[in-house]
Amino acid sequence: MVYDRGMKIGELANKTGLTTKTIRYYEDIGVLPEPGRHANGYRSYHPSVIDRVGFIKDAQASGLSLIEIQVILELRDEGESTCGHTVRLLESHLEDVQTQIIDLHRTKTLLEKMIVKAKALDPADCLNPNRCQTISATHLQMEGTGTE
Amino acid sequence: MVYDRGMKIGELANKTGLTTKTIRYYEDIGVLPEPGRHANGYRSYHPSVIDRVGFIKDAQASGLSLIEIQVILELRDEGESTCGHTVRLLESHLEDVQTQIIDLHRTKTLLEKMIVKAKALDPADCLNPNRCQTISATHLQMEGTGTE
DNA sequence: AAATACCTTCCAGCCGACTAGAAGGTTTGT
DNA sequence: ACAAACCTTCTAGTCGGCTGGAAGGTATTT
Repeated sequence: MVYDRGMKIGELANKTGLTTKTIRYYEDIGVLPEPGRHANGYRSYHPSVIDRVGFIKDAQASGLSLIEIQVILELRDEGESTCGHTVRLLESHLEDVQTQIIDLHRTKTLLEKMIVKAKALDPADCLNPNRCQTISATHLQMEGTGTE
Repeated sequence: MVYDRGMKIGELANKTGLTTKTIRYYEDIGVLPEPGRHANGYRSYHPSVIDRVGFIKDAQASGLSLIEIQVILELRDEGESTCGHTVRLLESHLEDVQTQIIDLHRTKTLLEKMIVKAKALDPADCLNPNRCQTISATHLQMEGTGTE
């Protein structure tokens, strides 16, 4: 059963660039399966786990959360016809990404406007709190004291 | 000193769309100044705070963190020439946003490829774990068992 | 006088992805 | 023989931006 050729956690950490802490954490939340154990209780990893970690990293880099990744991997581990689920998950995530891109573009535009506006100000005005409109995107005059 | 015409917190909440909890939280972290108090100890807000909240919301919508906003407002409250600093902050944040947009486009492309790939697969193959390549972005074959 | 709708403070928890440290067991090297 | 470098489990903390609840004070209405 326990074939002692399996990597120990430190070795896996070295090969994947994760820390041992992170590996155990991934195991806790289920994105990495519970590994076998050596006779002494140490975790024993099959080389294929390296690929699995690679997948996790790729998926993470694509913006999937560990929870989403966990769902995909779980389904896959069950040998289910994962593709349908996965495609749906991916598509839903793609939508999120598209929304995020749009939002970021809005943000970018806003920032650019703010910067242009700020730069156009006479520096002297900056010392006058009643005139500093640097950031005021729309209606803000940055006036006054807050409270009395 | 305490002029009782000031808004109470609930009124400010109504006018700004923040909750009273959030307003107190903003006070705690310093993006809103400590307000005056009514005779009974209730917070008493000057109307200008509404604008300040508006500024905070705009800045937040631009992706600035409350900490960054706090820095700007603090400087401004001190009568500093905030504009230069603010512009620098905004520009640095703009760079971040641009990077994020690029990253997200990469992600989007990756996701689209993954989806296309997944859809192109013969559904039957999905039942074969050794063939299900749905998600494998680059090098992943999604093969095998994890560990023994 | 009581109900209600405010207000006050403080403490606790949520999300996600870790990271740190304590307290111990094991293995390797000299 | 003993230190160092590994491994184990467990608990708890970090960041940011809130949100919730408890336990109490106050103001208004009935």
